[in-house]
Amino acid sequence: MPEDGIKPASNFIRNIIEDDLKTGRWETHIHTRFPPEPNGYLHIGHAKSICLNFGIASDYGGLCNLRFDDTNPGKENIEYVESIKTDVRWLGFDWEDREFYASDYFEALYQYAVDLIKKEKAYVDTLSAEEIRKYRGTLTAPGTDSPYRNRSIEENLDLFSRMRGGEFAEGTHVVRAKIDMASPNLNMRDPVLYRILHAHHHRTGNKWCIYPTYDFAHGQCDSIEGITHSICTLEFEDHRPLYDWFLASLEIHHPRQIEFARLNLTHTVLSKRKLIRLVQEGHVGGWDDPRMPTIAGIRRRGYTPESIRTFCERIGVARANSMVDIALLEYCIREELNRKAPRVMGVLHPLRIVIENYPENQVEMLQAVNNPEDPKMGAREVPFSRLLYIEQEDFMENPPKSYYRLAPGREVRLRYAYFIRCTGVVKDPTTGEVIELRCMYDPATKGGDSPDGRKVKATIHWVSASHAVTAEVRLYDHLFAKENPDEDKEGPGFQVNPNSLQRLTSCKLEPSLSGATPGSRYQFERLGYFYVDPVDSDIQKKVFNRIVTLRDTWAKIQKKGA
RNA sequence: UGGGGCGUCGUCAAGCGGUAAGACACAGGAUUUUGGUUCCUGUAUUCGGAGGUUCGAAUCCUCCCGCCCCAGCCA
Repeated sequence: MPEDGIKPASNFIRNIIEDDLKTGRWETHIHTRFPPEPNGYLHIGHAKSICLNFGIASDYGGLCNLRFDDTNPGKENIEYVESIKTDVRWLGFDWEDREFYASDYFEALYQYAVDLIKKEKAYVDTLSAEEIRKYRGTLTAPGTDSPYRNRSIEENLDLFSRMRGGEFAEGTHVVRAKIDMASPNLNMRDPVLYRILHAHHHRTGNKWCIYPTYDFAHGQCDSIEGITHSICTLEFEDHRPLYDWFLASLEIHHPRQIEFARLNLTHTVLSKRKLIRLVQEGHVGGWDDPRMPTIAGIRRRGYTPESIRTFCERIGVARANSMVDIALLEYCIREELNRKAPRVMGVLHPLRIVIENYPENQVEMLQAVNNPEDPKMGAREVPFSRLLYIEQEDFMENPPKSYYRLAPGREVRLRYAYFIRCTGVVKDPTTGEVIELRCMYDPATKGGDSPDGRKVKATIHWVSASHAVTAEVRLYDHLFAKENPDEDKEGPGFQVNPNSLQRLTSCKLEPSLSGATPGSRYQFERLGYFYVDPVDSDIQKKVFNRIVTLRDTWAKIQKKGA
């Protein structure tokens, strides 16, 4: 369990556990589990659950298992189990040798069902799926008993064993619990325990053609593993009476189930169904598209595990449905990278400038601090010459008063270099677009200090043209422009933010970046934090993903003016 | 409509009968060779509403209102 220096906040689950500890409710250590179904990639909502379950186990001297809920072979596969293991590990958690699968317990689960049949608490039903639905009743009307509800124990046992033996087609029989068809809780109206599925299972192969439902498997799996606290999301609260019923009828270890609200995040979607659609319909590049809220996407974007853990700590855990502002996630990564990321200069939208009074073939190496937050990170040299690139945004021909940067006749500082004054503007004769600036530098201001105490309003970044490394930079923004895309009526397609990805292929970076290794992170001064994409970068061409921008006060001022 | 939950600042969220933590966001200001960082300062006389109990209520009781979940042989 990693140490992030953030003390866990009080929450109702921790309160319950501390209470249990005080009253000695359990004879053993605290035991939790993270129980994903391997039918898709994990997302930031799962990270909340992972941090919760592993975090609690570690903080209270307990253990946390990883258990795959693989009871529906049609939707599950190995790719997903591998990706889940990768993601949990990447987040910094270790399940040691406690990697389990519901399918490990198929035999035990089968015996549990036999046990219930013998106790006359379960029966084989031969109604069709549609008939079962009809017999179930509605929210307000009670259901009706199946005509097969009172089969004898012997007949039930025989049928169940023949179901297992493969004698029947899918859908012809199910095993149901015999509870109460008139219960106001629909989960108690004789729920299905086993169904026939002639499907290949990714772990048990063709050994089984009947599979337990989630409801019948989950609680018993927790019980078998000696779980003390089964932490799950709110929608399972209605199922708890059913799980209690199973555990009591079977007379086996009874974990305490606690439900909490799942995470919702602004400007994205977090339902597996929608995520899988984004991937399959090609709205994004894949599960690891850096815009995706999946762990794989977040990792590819350049977020760190620590920042995700910190985020999960800060959002808290409660029972109220809520929508967390994605700005908090962004804050968490900025906070970490401000401390850790080396600073470099890179120009995304280059504008050529010529320093007219700088000698034609001269090159100076200037000292630049690697991280003002951490002197131990040292300094580096950046080359300066007559021909430079600056950011197009850092020049305005007719600037408003609030604009501090370069303009005709104005003076600014080039970071770590010199003061320069803009003396001329070269435009494309046909389009009128500014294509080059003519400037004069003040040799007395070398390094950026002015001996005469002269002040300058802005410091801008730059890159020496002849020394620059050309790279591709991918600017990412929120996947959805809308704060809550779920509010959109289920239309024909997704309204993915058209500006969620911007690819810039001729960015000019300072030469030290030629040695940047894939997977490393930098702050491009004044622009944001960037990650060397480990998938698309190679020795010749580097690809940088923008993780997040810096806080941008100027953008705010501009927005207000507009 | 039957059942189960939930409602504390713009967003999360602590609070568990003794007089509203914290974080993000937002707004000012200071410092700054990143309009970054950091640092101050401000921001719920009030806890969905109305009654009641109490010396005292966000916390207990009653009623009302709003939102979420459940009618898969999905999880």
